Amino acid sequence: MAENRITPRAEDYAQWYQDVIAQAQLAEAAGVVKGCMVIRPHGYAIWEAMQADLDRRFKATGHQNASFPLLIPMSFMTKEAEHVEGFAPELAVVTQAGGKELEEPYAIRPTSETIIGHFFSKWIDSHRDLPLLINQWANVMRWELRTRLFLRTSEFLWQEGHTAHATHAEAREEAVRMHHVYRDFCHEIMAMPVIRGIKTANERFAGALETLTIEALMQDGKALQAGTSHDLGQNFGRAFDVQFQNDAGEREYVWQTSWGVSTRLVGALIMTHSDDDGLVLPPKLAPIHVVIVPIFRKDDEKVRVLEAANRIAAELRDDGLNVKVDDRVSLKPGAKYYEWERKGVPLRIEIGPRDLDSESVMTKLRVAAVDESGRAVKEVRPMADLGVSIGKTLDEFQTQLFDTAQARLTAGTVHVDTWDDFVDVFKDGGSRFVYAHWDGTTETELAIKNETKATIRCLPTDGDGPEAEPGKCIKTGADSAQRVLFAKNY
RNA sequence: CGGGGUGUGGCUCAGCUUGGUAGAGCGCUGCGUUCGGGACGCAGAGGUCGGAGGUUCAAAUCCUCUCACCCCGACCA
Repeated sequence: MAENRITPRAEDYAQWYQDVIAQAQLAEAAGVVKGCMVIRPHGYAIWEAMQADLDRRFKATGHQNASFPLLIPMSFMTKEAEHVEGFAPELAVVTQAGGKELEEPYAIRPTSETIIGHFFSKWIDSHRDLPLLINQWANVMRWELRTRLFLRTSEFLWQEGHTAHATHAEAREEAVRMHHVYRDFCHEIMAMPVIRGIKTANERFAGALETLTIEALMQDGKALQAGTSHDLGQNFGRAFDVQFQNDAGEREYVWQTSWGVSTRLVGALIMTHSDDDGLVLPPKLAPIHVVIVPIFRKDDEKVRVLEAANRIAAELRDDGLNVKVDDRVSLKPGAKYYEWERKGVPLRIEIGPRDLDSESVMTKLRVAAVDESGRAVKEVRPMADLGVSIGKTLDEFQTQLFDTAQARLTAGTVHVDTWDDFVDVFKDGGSRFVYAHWDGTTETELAIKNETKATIRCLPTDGDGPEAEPGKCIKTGADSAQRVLFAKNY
């Protein structure tokens, strides 16, 4: 039984995170390839659910998918000065192929701005070619010194949107649009509240004019950057000579954006909802919505119960639910309950001989209240219109998860006005979302990070932060127009 | 990449100090009995002791190197 143990969060949060992933069979360290992970079927199915919804949103906003090479000529990487500076330490480089030394090494893509810039310059001649709205689903590689499953691995899966526009205003509009798409996805599908904002110069994407971010609060008080959208200005347009003729007949560099979310979102999902019993999944991302555990003793009961279980499963599937009937005979029902709860299945149906007689089933939600004797509360439901009642329950569960996460975000967010209080929040490994004044300089930002490990996650936008309110920098006492969001981060 | 820790059947670990036939629990396979919150009996299968060198008559155990993972830090989605 020891091998099923999930370390409680309060005991060791990092170990809890790993235990949840292992017990739910989401992923494991590849081991044979440093810093890389194997995403197991259950984990990949969650990513696929994310992909499916995001892809719909990208298409709905006019984007088309395409695919660019995994390998990027080293000379491309060096064309944009800030970009190369930012990514050089993380590059994995191919120097040999076909048994021979390559004339020019290839970088394994850490991101595709450069190679896509190259092709944009070939494809774009006129303002009539714009906007060009491309998305790529891909794997990328950034050599990491310290890795954590889903949150930071050397190879990860993501999507990267790359767009080119005729004006800066249009490009900005695009960056903001996708920033909002990410936020909506996190709220509506992941049931994970996020704070929208702008990155400081220090935290900005290498080569961008401005980086928009969504920041989520994890259960240990740390922030997780869940997605970014960049206004690239004309930086890559200049570097890759992406020019077009505007309607006045003048040649001009395009204005570009890029934006991405990655398999890191799976890590965010885990750390937002899961508990000491294992993974908790919002119904909109759950590979299995409902597991049916049949209960029987004698053979004749088994036949009757399984027949009913399969019939109910078919009905629920007709109602659009993903249903698993766990008809294994080698495990007792209780063992199955624990297993599927560890894996995050939102709702369980128990059906036995007694239920057949009463034309009902027993259901248990993944996160349920407990009664006075410490037992999880279960509900009796009539078999009739079960799909409707379960659908309603799952919708409520989705909302409940968001509300719980939102309440945790609210409770985990504080306003701080003195340096002593600020230091206090982050001492002994602690962290929360802290809104505090900052004088706007990188020096101060770095000094604060150096002393407390807390960084500026963003300058909140879209009304996600507190009302604008002048004040004095927490560190230097200099004037500040607005509070910014501080936290330790993943 | 610096500091620390850990690598022994699928999992959790004992054995290492003091070298001498590789162990336990869980899981797995088969049969039987069980089954409304982690079943039990009987019979079995399964291990290059992370890897490579070295010392020795003999290495899981001692020495050197190396790889991977975990924690803390620096760097980053």
